[in-house]
Order: sequence, then C-alpha cells, then structure tokens
Amino acid sequence: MSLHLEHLNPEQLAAVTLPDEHALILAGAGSGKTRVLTTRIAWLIKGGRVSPAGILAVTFTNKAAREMLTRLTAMLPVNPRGMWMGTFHGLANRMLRAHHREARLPQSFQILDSQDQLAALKRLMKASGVDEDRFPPREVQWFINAQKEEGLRPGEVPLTDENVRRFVELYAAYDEQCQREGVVDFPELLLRSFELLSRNEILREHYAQRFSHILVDEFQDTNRLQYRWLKLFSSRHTSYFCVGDDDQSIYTFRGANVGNMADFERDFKVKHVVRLEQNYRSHGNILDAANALIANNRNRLGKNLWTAAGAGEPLRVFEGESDNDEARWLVEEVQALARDGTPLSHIAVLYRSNAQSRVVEHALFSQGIPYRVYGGLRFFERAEVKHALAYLRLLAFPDDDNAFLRVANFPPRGIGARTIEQLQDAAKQAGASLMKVADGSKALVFKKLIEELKSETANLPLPEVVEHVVARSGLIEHYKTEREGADRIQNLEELVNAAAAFTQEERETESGEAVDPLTAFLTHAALEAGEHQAGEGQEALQMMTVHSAKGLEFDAVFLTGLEEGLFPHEQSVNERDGLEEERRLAYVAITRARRRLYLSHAQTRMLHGQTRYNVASRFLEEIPNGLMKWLTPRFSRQRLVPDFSRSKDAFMMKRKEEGIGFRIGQNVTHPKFGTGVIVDAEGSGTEARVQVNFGAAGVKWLALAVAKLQAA
DNA sequence: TACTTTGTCCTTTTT
DNA sequence: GGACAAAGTA
Repeated sequence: MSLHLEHLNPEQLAAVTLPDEHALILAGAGSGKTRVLTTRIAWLIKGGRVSPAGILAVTFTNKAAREMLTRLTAMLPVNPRGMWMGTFHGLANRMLRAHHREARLPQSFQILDSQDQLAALKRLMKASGVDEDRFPPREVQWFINAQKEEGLRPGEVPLTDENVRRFVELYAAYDEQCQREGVVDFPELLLRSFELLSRNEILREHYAQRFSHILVDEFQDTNRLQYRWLKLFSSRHTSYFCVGDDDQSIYTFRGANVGNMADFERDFKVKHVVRLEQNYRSHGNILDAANALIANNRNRLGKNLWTAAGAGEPLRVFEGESDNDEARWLVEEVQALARDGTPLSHIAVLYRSNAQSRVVEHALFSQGIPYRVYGGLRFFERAEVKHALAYLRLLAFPDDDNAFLRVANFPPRGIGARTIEQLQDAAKQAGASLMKVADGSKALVFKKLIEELKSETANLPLPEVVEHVVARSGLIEHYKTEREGADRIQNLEELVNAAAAFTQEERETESGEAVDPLTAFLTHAALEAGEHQAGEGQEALQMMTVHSAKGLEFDAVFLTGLEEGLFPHEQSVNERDGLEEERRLAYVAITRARRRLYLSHAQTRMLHGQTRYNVASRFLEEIPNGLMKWLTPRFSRQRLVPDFSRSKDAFMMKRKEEGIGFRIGQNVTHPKFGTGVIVDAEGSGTEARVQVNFGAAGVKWLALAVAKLQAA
C-alpha cells in the first residue's frame, strides 16, 4: 500500500501535498486530475491530518464517485465508512433522509426523475386547465428547475412580466403538489438540503465542524446553488480543494456557472492556484490542434497543455458527399484499424447530437461490426422498469399519485379515463391521495391488489419482493402477449437481479442511513439511472455524443459531422457565449484521442426528414493546416449535386430552379458573406429569391435582382 | 374502454 | 426519422 508520490510530476506533487488551506487546481484534459484528487485524500488520511469522517468529496456522476472510491481503497486499506463521497444529489439525499423531520419530509419520500417530474407537471396543468400551447410543460419544467438552481422559491422570483407571473404561479402550485405527495425532484434535493442547513444553525455547525476537508471534482460544472451549498460547510478550519478546467465547461445550458471558479478564488481568498498542464494522454499534433482551437475563445483563465510524447500522426480529415458517404468511409477506416490491431472498444465515434448516430449504426450493422451506443434510454428509465418501480413505490408509499396513475390501469384492468377523472375530483375535494379515495370506485380492484402485494411481501427480503411484485402485478403476463415483449420481460428479470446486487452492495459498505431496504432501492433507482447496460464489457465500437465522452479516452477517435449548423449547432450561435461553449465542446472531443484523430464532415445530410446542405465547420479552419492531412481535396470546388431525379421532391425542385439560373445545392459567392450553398429557392424572374447557407455568416434569403451572387 | 392512425415537434444531459 | 399526443375506430 503506497501512494507512489514519486510517480507524480512536480505540479501534481505540489497539489497533493498542499497545506490545509483553500486551493484551486486548474487541471487540463488528460493531466491526471482524478489521480491528484484521490492521492490528495489518501495523503491527508495517511498523514493523520484528517480522519475519513472529516472528508466530504463531491463529484457529478456516480461513475466518477465510484472510480474515486475504487482507486482510494487501492491506495489505503481504510474503511470508506464515515467518509462522505458521492454526487451532489446523492449527498443531499443522504442528508435529507437523516434529517427528514427537520426538512419537513416523510422518511420514505420518493425522488422524481426528469420524466416523472414532467408527468407530474402535466398532470397539474391539466387539472387546473392551463393552456399547454401557451405554457408548454417542458418550458415550465425548465423554468422551475432554473429557479431552484438559482436558489429561488416562488415568492422570491422577480416578476418581470405577466408571463413570468404565470410561470411562478405554476411553480408554486407544483411545489405544493410535491409537498402534499411527499415527492422531491432533483433540484429540490439540493435546494431542500441547502435550506435545511442554512435555517438550522446547530445542524450547519455540526457538519461544518465535522468536514474539515472538502474536495470538489469538475468544479467548472457547478451551478450557483451547488456553490452556495458547498459554502455552507465552511468554518475557520475547513479547507476546500476544488479541481476544474474552464476549457471543459460544457454544461452552461443547464445552469453550470464557470464563474464559480473566479468567485471561489475571491470569496475564499485562495492562496494556492496550481496548474496541471502536462498531458499524459495525447500525441503532440492532437494537443496542438486542441490548443490552437481553444485559443479562439476569449473568456479563459488561460492554460496551455503540453506533452512529452512525440508529435505523432497528423489529423486525418475527410469530406463526404453525404452522411451515408461519411458513414461508409468511417466503417472502412474502422475495419482497417481493427485489422492493424486496435481493439474496437478503444475506438470511439463522437457526434454533436444523438440523431446523427443512426446513419453510422446502419453502416456498421450492414458490415457486421459490433458497436455500443451510449446515452439514450438507460435501464431504470425503460417503460417496463418504470412500471415495475411504480408498483414498488406504491408499496413503500401508497400516496404517490404519480405511481398510482402510471400503473392503476397497466396492465389494463378496466380503470379508464373516466374513472381516473372521478378519482382526481374526489381526491381534490378531500385533499387526499388517489389511493385514499379509491374505495367506492372501479379502482378498488387496484387498491386491493396493492394491499395484497403489501401483505404478501411484508416479510420477504428485497429481491424476492421485487420478484413477487413483477410476477403478481400482471406485467409479465401482459408482455407475453406483446410482439416485442420478450426484451421487456428480460428487463424485468434484470430488475430482480439489480435488487439482489444492490442488497449485496449495501451489506458490504453499510454506508446507508437507517431506511427500509425498499425505499433505499427506489432511491438508488432514481439517483443512478443504471449505466450498467446489457452488453457492457463486450468488444464493441463505442458511439456517443461529445457530451457523454467527457472524462473518457480512446486510442482512435472519429469526430463526425463537423458542419456549420450542426457543430457548432445552429441554435447555439444565437445564444450568449454559445459559440464559445461549442468550441469548448470541440476541444473536449479532440482531447479524447490518444493516438489518432479523424475529423469529418458531409456536404449533404438528412436531418429531420429533410436534406440539408452544410458547409464545413469553422472549427476545421481554426486548426492549423500543418497538423492535418486531407483525405479528400480540401473543400472540393466541384461540389457534387446530389441526384434528386428519383426523389418525390424532384418536381418541386425543378420548378423552383426554373428561371433562377442557379441550382439547389450549388456553391455560390457573395461579396459580403463569402462562400455558401444554395439550400432553397422561390419565385422567378425579378421576384426570384434564393436561400443560401453561408456557414459562419448564417443562412440568408437573398433577392437575385439585388444580391450580387456568383457561381463558385 | 382499448387499440390504431394521424399530426406535430424537434440540441447537448446528469442527477 | 421517431417520439408523443390527440383524434378516430372497433
């Protein structure tokens, strides 16, 4: 058991062995951030500076928390019990369970994931007759979460206009409903525990005394509420150790505030700022490309990665005629890499948005190359699993209306929309839950079923409870009659396994507070979406969005769809600092690659059922030419016009093109906007207008009589 | 009541 | 192209 301090570089060593004072570690991509964080904890404990119980370590994902714990137990044979290590939400949950009375919550309060939250909100809006066109539930959800993440309750939101006033009303009604039903959404976990501590000085003091060392990972991704939450624990002898990289801040769209890094430095008068700039991951050319790209951003703390490894290969750039062409080429390259001995699992295909994966999947499938797509539906989010969990929730907490509505009539048992409506009216009148008013109605069958399940499983261990509920609820029977039901039944069986695995884990770590096993399992299901999908560990090509690639590394990386409008995404260009975030995203993507990086774009692409004509991304031009090797002629002048003759749009297309003198798909130049592609046309003669995608300069409608357009 | 068909809308995502 | 909700049919 050794910390292997001798393997650290001078900066890493300095960070690990800092005195008990506040520190900000600016850790570039691939600079050994996790290693520094875990070694720091081990060093503190080993040196007797703190006991495990004095440590509070926060991460963003369960995966990161798990990895830290594994590495730590390898370095120190210390019982992790007593150490608080986990995600913000996991830790907030732990605190709320421990002090549920003070937080005004039932002990077995249920957690709503985003899906559940949206469903609850829709239900509320329907019941109070809110026009869903004027107030789309998604926007309301977004609004509520944004307020909570700013730490604002309904009464504290500034009412800037009539619209905001309505949103706030809905926020208040929603909060009331949650309180009544004893459920808590994700941001509420944080806000509630924040309020708990800030109102209860004795409790706050207790935790502030207890945690003398607070360590935060991915600090650039914290939002304002998380920062204030962290600050609650400060006392005279608390030291904060925050690790982050402003260049990898890619979650502003959901409230992350990079400014927290600067605020932290100022608020805590941070004396130690350590920069980790040596990269141990990528070859020189890849790193140079990343550095050159990110240098175009203005709002940076500033940092330059370097590597002791050689320059390596140039970046390979490919221009496809179409998205299919791009996919075809990609598959060939993957096959070549595999032939030369690169394991498929060490190759990643990255894209900006999930919709892009389909074409690649299709090409891979037809060539029989195994692949695994990350993201999308996770285990605990699958409909059949959520159904089973709803039954379990009702056992733990019968007043959960969300769960009630989800499965009262699933599988179908004659409880229709009318019955439900009557129940809801009765519940509203009585101020009670749906389960409580089910007696005199058709829904009584359901109530009885739940009560039977409850008594039948009262003395069973958790996995058997789950097994029994899955069988007796009728879910299995129902899916047997469905065409694609076999997979779903398999997932339900997997849920029983998950319960068994969870029970086993609990027994080993014993970190949980005194909550009943069922509630603990339901909490686990809500907080941990279940990344351990089937097929994990198999030899397969890795496919994911750039966002989900953060923190990972691969021998070879394909960064696809580098087109204006796609990456950078068209909607981000209009957002404040949106372009800089897109660039950071590209930076994250590039720095995932160890040895080989492919960049590709396509001239045409099917998106949302329409063919789009895209120009190459500006990010390609921001990478120095000397680092790249073009596999196709650069921005080929003789753009191939796709063959529309067989398409059903051909007729319309021809009519549009008549009398205009340009073709759709043709390259043109404009004295002010530069080069672009014609994407649409209308009118003819002096009325004729064409729509041109100028890439960086945007998409514009131009009257041919006025604009000086030239064929390029 | 339950299942099928049609019309709308599209970033990024972890908890 | 696909998810989801509302409208249509047995």
